[in-house]
Amino acid sequence: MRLKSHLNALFVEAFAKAKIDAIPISVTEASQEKFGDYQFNGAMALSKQLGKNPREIATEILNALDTSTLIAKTEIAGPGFINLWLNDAWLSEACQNAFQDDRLSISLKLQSQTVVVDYSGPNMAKEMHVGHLRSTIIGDTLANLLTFLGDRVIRQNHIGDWGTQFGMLVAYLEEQHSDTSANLKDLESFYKAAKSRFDADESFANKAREYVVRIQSNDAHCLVLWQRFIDISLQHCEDVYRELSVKLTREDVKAESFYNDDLVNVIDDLNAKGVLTESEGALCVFLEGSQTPVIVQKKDGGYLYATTDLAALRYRAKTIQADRILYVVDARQAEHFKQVFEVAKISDFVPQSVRLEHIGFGTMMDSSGKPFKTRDGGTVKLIALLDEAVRKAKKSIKEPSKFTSQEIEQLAQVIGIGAVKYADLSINRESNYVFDWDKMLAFDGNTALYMQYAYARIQSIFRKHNASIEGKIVIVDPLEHQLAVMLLRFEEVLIRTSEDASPNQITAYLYEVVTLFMRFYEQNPILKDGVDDITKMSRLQLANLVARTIRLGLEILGIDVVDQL
RNA sequence: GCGAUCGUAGCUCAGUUGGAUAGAGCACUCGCCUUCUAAGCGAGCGGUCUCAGGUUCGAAUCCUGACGGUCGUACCA
Repeated sequence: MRLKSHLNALFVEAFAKAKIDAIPISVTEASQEKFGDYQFNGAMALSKQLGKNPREIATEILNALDTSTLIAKTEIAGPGFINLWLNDAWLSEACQNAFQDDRLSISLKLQSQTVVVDYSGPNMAKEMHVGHLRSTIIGDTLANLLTFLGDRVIRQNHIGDWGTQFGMLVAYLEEQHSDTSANLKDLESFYKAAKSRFDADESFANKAREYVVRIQSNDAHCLVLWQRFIDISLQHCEDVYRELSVKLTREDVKAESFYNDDLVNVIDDLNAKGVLTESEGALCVFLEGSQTPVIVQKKDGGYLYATTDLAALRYRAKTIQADRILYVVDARQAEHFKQVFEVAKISDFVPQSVRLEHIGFGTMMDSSGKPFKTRDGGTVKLIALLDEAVRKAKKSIKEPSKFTSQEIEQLAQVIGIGAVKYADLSINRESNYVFDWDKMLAFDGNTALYMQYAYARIQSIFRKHNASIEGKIVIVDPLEHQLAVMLLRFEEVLIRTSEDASPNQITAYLYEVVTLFMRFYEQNPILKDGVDDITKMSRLQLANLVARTIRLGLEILGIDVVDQL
């Protein structure tokens, strides 16, 4: 349901009828309860243009405004605000329709786009660490959201499987004669061991360097070793994805090495376009207004990540035929993407019409405001962090005696992982974010557990009711009214989130829905004695809508719910 | 140096086309469970929206400058 669009359409109509020659600015949600459900603030802005005072204009608009459908009451307030109250009968019917619809009346986009979402992108030489968390879960959320809204979504996991360190790793792997997967179980230690071997032994270092060259020249022996290494490393990532309920699979992997053969073409084509300049031995693209060039080929002939990104951009635009490409990557790379996108456009690698967006995000900090590290200054392994979350969640379960040990494991998983993901997704994407176990697992305020608790509470109502739901939704109570309006806003929140790529709009919305429901529920009994059948059935349906809204919202965020907590 | 970005309650943060008295959670004070899950609800306390100008009928929001933090800045990704 798109409430705002409906209201805006009425204002466009009213403007035409009142012969006001202007495009009305959009209505907004009312800033306060006493100002109604929505407000139109455009009369003030038109004052100068029309040479009339704003209240006069507001009166003219209201005289022409159709209030026979969803608007129940209007008022002109203050300097010229138009406050709007929605019609209960209309809301009842809209909620009724949502109740009967699997998609809660959220329509599919009329014009579906092909959207590439590039996220996660772990380096195969190392284990996934906390630095990968945000990209992975924000990207997954955006992919889920766009899919739900009807876009054709292509997930792309641009894993780092190429570079000089692989010579060293493969050489070291070859030296280890025992079972390779066992050796690679702890990638971090494996990397360190290889590195210290590299630093200590000159002949090993030479071999490592030689292997880099051999891998790059498609030497069969080295490629087999390399491939085995990548496979095992990728399995680590898949373990993390499974733990995180992130939907990335091997199908989505399009590694850096995938573009290797195309890099020489990238250079040729940039050259043919006349954008290349040689500077200090390197091949560069100098962009207007930027001092530092985009280097696409080093003086030693090697390629850089800008080169690979250009190849990937072209592949996504031309082969995948993307209309929109999202890069969910640390905000610190803003400049890089700005430049690469520009190069891609001026070189016709990507048509002008394709939207290229860097979805940047802030750094994860510890409580002292420094980048998140272990006590000894190392990076925190993602799998360790998730295990810790589940362990803490298990300890926090209030009445463990209610559940079997197996159920507890599952509960802890849902709560713990949900807490980590929600804490991250509920923060404004672009700001740095302080990682705080106590806060995310305290389960107060705007947290995953609060949502999961609300959901479970509603499920408990249905268990108790244990019968079919019939009848209609009837909205009479003021809180019911507010709740109905809130529920019907969901589609617009999702659309906005998909445009801005900012998942915290979903969490903020869900939090509003849930707090409102909690208030409603405290004051308006559902199953208690003395509630007549019509009211009971209506409230059961509203409760059901709330529950399904929570479930769908969390599902988009990649967070599970449970029926009982 | 240049550039990006941020600065909102004691703490962590919302506040996205500029709107009426700037909102949550935590913490602190107080009230509400023989009654649908109290992991809840209600009330109170708490603000020079870093500062100074400007644009506007109206600015936390837009512009300029200052101060402070974070980050980036030629062959790593």
